[in-house]
Amino acid sequence: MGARRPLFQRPAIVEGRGSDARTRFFPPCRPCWPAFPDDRKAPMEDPKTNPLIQQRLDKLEALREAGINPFPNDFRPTHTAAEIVAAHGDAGADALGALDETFAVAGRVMAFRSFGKAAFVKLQDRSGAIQAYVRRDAVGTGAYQWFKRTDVGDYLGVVGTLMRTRTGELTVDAHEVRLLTKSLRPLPEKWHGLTDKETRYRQRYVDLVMSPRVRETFRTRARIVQLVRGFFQDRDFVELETPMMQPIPGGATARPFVTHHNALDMTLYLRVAPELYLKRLVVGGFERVFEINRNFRNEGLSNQHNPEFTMLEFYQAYATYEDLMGLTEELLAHVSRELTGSTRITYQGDEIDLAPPWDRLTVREAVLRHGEIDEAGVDDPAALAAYARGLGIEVEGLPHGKVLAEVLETVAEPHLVQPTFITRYPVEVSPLSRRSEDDPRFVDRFELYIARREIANAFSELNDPVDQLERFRQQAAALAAGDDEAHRVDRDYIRALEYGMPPTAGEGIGIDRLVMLLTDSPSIRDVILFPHMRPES
RNA sequence: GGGCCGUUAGCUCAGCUGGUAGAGCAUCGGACUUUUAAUCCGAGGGUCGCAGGUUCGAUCCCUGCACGGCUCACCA
Repeated sequence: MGARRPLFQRPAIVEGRGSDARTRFFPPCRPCWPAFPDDRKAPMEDPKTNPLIQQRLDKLEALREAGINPFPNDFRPTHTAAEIVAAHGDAGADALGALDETFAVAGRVMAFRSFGKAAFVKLQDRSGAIQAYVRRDAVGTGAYQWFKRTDVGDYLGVVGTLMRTRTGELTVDAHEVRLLTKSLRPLPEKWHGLTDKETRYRQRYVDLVMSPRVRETFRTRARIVQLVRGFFQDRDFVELETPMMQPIPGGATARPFVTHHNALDMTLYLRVAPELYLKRLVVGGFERVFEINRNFRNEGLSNQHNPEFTMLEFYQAYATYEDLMGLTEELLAHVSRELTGSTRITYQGDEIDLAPPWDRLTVREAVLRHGEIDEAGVDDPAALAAYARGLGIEVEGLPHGKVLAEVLETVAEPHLVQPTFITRYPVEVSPLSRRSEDDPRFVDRFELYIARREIANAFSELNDPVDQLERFRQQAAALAAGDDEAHRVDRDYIRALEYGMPPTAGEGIGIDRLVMLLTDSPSIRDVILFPHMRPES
């Protein structure tokens, strides 16, 4: 805990260090990537050994022999389930009977209740679900014969009129029913659904079929990204895309993934942040620019960390980190309101209000408020180091500023439930930030905490190329000395700054964590469709 | 890497003090033309994660391993 670093803290890249487990990600990949070993084949069971699948294969064969295509693609639904419910959900039985309209719906069979010469099927489509009633007398004996062999999981197309059942459910009274796709693999049990987390993540398609809540989470995710995009577009920001494969990975403290370009015979890194490229674009005249895309960090996995994750980064010229605090308040309040109609959300039992203004505390103030140390102690390196050691933090060789940042994370982070800006970070932990004019030991930077988690990191950008080169050089020296937080020198980035970058403020917001917050999801794996997993064994 | 928990039918889970395994759903056969986890009758389906050990006998006890979940640490 004490040694944990901010997710979005910037600085450099470290190569080749670490345990054997880690160096596996750094193979000597030339001239081309090694072939995948044979044992990577997916270890799915052989259908022939699963009697349930074999039965369905037999049904498939029987359909083909009867001249029925089990995978046709000529059925065109006229309505979704939700459209029908929206239009006629309130209509009584008489009104439905008087309706002179036929409806074609298609979907996956989620329930099949047969009565011998009639059956109810629940069809699930992208909008929801609707029930159909299929009678032998209505669809014909021939069609009914194979319809009776429908399996849960199959796709059906149904054409019919609307009716209301004895129990009051709006139902399509079929006069035509067609198999649209035969399903060969049985779905999980209908009542409990798919509960095994590993299977849910590995076979997300099944999870999505079975769990409305999961489908809703990812719809919400799409909506959040859309709202964020609209927010910036409305404010004259341009969305651009910068390289994900970079010769010098920079902009964040993280180990990169390594890959290789065969034709150029060169090492490339998957980016850990778009930062240095987006600021090149500011140099080029895109005074307001943003990107929402993937970053890759070669790190451990946890509830809050996936090797690839989605980050929003945006840069605004002629603005400071203080301007971005206001903008961030607006952004999150806007997204929450559009999403839920309110700025109040519940996250894992905590009531959180995103309505501005949010608390603003300096690092020093936060430590004083939540830690057991007084002002004299915070400002005295020896006293603070002793306090940190008492908290279990490894402080050997760390400058005062880094110790302060560690103490902050240990003592204050667990209390930062309501949205809180933490400002005035030490320059030692902020190598790309602009120094504060009133005190060069600190930088013009904030991190936003909500629900005890870092959600955003922002600062007024360092645009003095001489200072930046000097900081890079110090990093390079530290790198040579074995400091795993050291940066590489990115000479092209310096060159860009030498042409002149207007005064600018920039910010990164972790989209996955934002989605977790707004969907009340406890794990990042709940908001990433296909989270990284070990290979199936 | 440490700790805790788990791995039994396609799915969800029981399984007592050690005596070669059960339920519901699903499947197959039969009945049933307004069901809501439909119902009723019948049937099939298991290398109890893997490998050792103890024992006359192990799903059960012991050891190791694999895989997974949670968590702590590391990555940061």
